[in-house]
Amino acid sequence: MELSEQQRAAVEHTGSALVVAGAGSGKTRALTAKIAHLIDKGYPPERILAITFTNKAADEMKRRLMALTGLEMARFPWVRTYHSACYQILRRHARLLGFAEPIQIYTVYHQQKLISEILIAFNIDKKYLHAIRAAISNAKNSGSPAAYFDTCKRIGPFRLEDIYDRYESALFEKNAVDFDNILMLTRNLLRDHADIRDKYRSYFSYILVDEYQDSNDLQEELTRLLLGNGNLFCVGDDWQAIYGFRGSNVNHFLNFNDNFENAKIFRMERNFRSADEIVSTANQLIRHNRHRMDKACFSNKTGGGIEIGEFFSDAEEAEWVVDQMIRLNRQGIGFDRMGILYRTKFCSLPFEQALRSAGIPYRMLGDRGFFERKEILDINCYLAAAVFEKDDASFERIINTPKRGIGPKMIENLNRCRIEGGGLQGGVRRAVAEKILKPKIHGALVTLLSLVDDIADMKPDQAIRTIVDRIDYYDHLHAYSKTEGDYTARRENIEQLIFAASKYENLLEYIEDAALIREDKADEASEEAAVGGASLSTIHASKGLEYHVVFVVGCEENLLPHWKSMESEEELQEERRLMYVAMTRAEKFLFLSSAAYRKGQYNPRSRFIEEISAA
DNA sequence: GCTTTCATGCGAACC
DNA sequence: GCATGAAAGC
Repeated sequence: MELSEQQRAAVEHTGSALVVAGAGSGKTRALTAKIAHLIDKGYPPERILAITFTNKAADEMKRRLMALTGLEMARFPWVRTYHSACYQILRRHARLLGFAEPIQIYTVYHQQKLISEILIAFNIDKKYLHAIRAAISNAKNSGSPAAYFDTCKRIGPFRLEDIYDRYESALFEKNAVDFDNILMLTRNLLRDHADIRDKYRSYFSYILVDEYQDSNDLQEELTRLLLGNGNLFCVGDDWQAIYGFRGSNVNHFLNFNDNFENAKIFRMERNFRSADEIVSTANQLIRHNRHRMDKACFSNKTGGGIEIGEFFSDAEEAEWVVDQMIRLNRQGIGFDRMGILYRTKFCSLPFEQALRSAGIPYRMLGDRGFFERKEILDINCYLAAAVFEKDDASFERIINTPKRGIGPKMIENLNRCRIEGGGLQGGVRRAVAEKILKPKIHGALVTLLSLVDDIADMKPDQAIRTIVDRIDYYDHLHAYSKTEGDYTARRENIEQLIFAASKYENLLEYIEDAALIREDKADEASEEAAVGGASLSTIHASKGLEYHVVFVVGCEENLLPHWKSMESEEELQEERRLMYVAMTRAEKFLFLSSAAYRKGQYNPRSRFIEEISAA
């Protein structure tokens, strides 16, 4: 593999290292080369733990490693996200932690259902659901919930700790973990059991972490617990740290040298992606951040261009963007090589409209996750109910999907039939066995239960086909969908799901993976659906991507920087890094634009534009 | 009369 | 996609 001098130095270094990898500097390439190099040196690939930020990145890395080393995919079992790796560890020690096997992973849907129930029990307004869910998540990711609740005691008039305790015990009772618990319980396991910790420490001969700037405190602790005295190789770019709002702590990156004494720091400063005009302008912006590592990013490519547009309204701004797109398209640049980036997703509307009326195809990234779509949730809840009898959230969803005449009141009645420690499904089974229900309801439930029982032993794809067939799901979808196109898309999603599921041997395996994959929002389904179009996305969702032409729109005060992130210098710096990420997505042409009037508000042009034009 | 279903309006930050 | 209230069904 061809490597630059800076890349090679990092790859061939023995011992712990931090690679400060500028935007477009070939970060993944270096990381992959490093692993290949280690294998070359005799490290068994099975014992290399390589942490990626998303599952997609893990797959990509494994693909590259296969090509590079000629080894099979299965030889890299520990190229994973933190969550996926920790779950592998956690499941092996389930009993020690008081869980039965298998543990169920609660995704957002299940989590929200559970918290909703608790809110009802505490008589708390539903409007707090999101804030409470976020607080619980942040508490866990801080590594120390108790300490977190000392600083953030309540949301509205409610004591967070009480809600948290109730939530945790409910999860445990259902033999389930949420996404954050996968990390926190693994941390507890490794922290509290020296024998297990030592086992993993001696097993992993090398630990590599990608996107290290976005690690949170809990992940950092996990890395240390697994590391022991072994070698650590971290890669990232503090200038692109944009997840502080959800607990990422860039200080682990900035203080790497203090934390790992004999570690060496490497810099990869050459940008292979963007033209130098763009790189140096982005540098100019990021210089306004005080809290950052020094790095001299440059590019040997020239001929790029930056243009700044200022408009009265977002509609005029959108019109200008579309004009530029058409102009560049006439020069032979495909629309699929153009991206429109904005701070918040509500900004997308005028651009969607302008693109549509100009007849330019487009796709929206970072849309709702595949696994959070109605039709996918419906099917997955059937599967989950077949495997996890205590999974009330799933059973409650499927009990009346499609409509069987079983509403909230009937569910309440059925809940009263529960047996101690059992779930709603158990209650239904009892009610059916004792024949205490009206014939119509009884019949509907018998049909449902026999379906659930029948699919339990099937292979996942066969199980899905059976569900779709026996509940006439496509009819249900057709009635539910607002347009014919909507119906087709949903139907295709199901077909996509069947295809994905066919790679698994049993239901449990499939369900576990589906739960862990949920984090990837830019999914294959939407990519396949509309290849060839321009991309619209939030800046967050654009991370790691690149476009020949980039439009960063909505460059206004209170939007970028966002009004919720302007109180502290820390937050403001993160907003600036966000702008930096947006700019460095561009290979050749970068357009920055603002509208004085947007969404009923007047705002001045973003300070970030002033910062780069003031030079 | 109780329960479910249907129709309508409103609002959503970043993952 | 959810909360709300009116209409339909058992």
